[in-house]
Amino acid sequence: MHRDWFDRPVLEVARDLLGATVTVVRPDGEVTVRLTEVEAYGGPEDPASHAFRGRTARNDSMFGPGGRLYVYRHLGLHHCANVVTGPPGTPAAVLLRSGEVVAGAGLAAARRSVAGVVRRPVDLARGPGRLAVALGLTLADDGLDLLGPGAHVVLGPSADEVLAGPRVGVAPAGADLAWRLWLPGSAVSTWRPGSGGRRAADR
DNA sequence: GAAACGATTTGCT
DNA sequence: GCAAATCGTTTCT
Repeated sequence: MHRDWFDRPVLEVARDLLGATVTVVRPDGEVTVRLTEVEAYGGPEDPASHAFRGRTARNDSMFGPGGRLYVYRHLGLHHCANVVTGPPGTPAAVLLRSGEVVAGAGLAAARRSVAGVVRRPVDLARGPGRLAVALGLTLADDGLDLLGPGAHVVLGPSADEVLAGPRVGVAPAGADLAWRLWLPGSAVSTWRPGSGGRRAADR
């Protein structure tokens, strides 16, 4: 894996990340997740992107070099992790929405067991917030280099089939782009907007 | 300086 | 199935 790999159109990187594994190394162990669902976010031209209104303290990582993490806190409750793409100065990132824990499941389960509820392994990293917890990512990991010692990405076999659909939870302005990608038959996040669930796995 | 708003999850009805 | 939780960042007065 080379830095240049991330220096491509964000949608391309997003597609190639499906099926790849992400490993985060922590003092208490390592957790590896195989990505099954991602979302691409562009820069100023993408109304749904955090970078739409320019560079701020929060999205600063998006403007940095590719191959790093952009982590932010959402709703004061949980974290969402992104993989930054493009050269410095070009804000774009791939939101990691769902994955399957393939190594370090015990540790991931421990991190999620704060509620005392043991769930099916497949649910360990299904959903953006859960994925971040499973990997042990917090705001402190914003800017973490995936090409460094703390974390790394390993490509999986090229996906036979990739499905695409509108992104989740974004304003209508950016909903027309089919930039949410996922692997068929995998752990995909079930999006339940407070009012009325839809989209469980819209083909 | 103050108010509004989320790239969601969980729990209760 | 539906509504609440919860806080940093952004935006407005």
